[in-house]
Amino acid sequence: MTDRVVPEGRRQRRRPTKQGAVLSERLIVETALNLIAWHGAEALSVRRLGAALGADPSALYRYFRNTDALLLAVADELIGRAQQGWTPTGYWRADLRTIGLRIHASYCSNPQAALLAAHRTTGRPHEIRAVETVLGVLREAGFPDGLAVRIYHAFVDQALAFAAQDAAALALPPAARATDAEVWQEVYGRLTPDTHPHIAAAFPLLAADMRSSGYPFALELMLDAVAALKPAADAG
Amino acid sequence: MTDRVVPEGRRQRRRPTKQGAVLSERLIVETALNLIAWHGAEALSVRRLGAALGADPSALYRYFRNTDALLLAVADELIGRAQQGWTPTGYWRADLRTIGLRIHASYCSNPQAALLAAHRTTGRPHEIRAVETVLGVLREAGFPDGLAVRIYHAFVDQALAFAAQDAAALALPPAARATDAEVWQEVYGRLTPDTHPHIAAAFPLLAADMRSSGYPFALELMLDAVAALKPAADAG
DNA sequence: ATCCGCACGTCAATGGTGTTGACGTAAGGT
DNA sequence: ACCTTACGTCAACACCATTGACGTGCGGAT
Repeated sequence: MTDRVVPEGRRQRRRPTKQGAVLSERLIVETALNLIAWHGAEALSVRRLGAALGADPSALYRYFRNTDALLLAVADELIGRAQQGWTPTGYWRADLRTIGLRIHASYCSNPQAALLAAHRTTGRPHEIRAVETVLGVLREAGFPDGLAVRIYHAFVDQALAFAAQDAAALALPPAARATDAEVWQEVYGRLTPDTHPHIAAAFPLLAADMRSSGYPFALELMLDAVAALKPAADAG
Repeated sequence: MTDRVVPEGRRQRRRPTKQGAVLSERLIVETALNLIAWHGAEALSVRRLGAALGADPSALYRYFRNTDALLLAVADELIGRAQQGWTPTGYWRADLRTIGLRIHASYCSNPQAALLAAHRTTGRPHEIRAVETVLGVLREAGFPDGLAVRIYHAFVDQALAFAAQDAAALALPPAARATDAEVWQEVYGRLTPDTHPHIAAAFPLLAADMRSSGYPFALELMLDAVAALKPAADAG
């Protein structure tokens, strides 16, 4: 149970692996992201990552204490990517929409890591920056502090909750994902009007709508409600 | 790969296990919920569940095709508990609020299981009943089908997503939960106005608000927006 | 220029996981 | 009372994360 991890700063004596690769924390995180992108979330195992790196699987434990630490490092990379190259425009509604959709998209692009990250308060720089940005958008739009805080809370939690929800669906093993999709056709499609009148009546629309995420519409509803709460003046 | 599962209805020839237990789908689901509540989500493995039941692990495959099917059954049980002893009142807004809060409460009351279940479509009886109920509330309130479907989707996903989010927080080991709570005081409380003006200004309100779930307010915002979309007549 | 300590890549083993084919017992229908 | 077969059990397979032991060869020190 001795800790075989050496902090990235103090690292020395790098030695190529049998297959010639030179390992580093950065290379491992990027290889993990590529592995997931290319072979799907379920392909990320220590053994496969080792193989992809051209190293013995156990070499990873020189860089990360366990797979959890590795996934957190991957997740941290994701949070950064969500905010990369964007600044507020000054239009609160457009800004909130963009932030919400960016968080959602970034998490969905790497579901496995997102699942670990979405439920935690990290207190790390990227998270702090996001909090400051959202609060700033609301306060500068003229919402009084008490209201801004409640809206902030609802908005951020909703973005993270939906991101986790949709990421979880993407992270399922392919078999389970296929099952969930088929359930709508096979089970809900067969219900008859006399026992389930509403489902039967709405089924075609329902089956179509459930194929995509409910977040964009839920976000728009929230923005509608927030606009209605905005204190007079420039209803902007 | 032959299917060893016999549908619950046609089941016969029940035989006690070596240790005297008489298995049933219902007993297995309840044992699984107890196992999770008592030993945590990571304790749910086929082997341990078999042991808890006093049966050979492989006996489970006579009742569920695989662990995924078992999880779906557990999820459906939670949905069922959320609806127990409730029927719509005819006031769409009050009904939607009650359903949302009930789902949220049911999942939070069993956080470990909720985490495994909240992301799945079960296609099982309790879920079907919930879908029919929510759709019925919307359609009978006068929402046209297309709109009712989109609102249904946003509403249900929001409830499940927040339920999972808040269940995840409750499911953390006590030490980690305390740490996450302290982050707000320790990290966000120390930010200065010159680098983070908005967080600094709103901090007391923020720290207080973040202690409880953002769901009730988010739900109210969604209901506000839905009310505004309601086609004329009796504004709900 | 040489030496030496130890960092780090490798190997092998441990104990976990889900899942399945084969088997025999005993329960139900006849 | 028989016969069929449901279903509980056993054993095995292939995978997983993790860790103790080991020795190679790099880097710093001399």
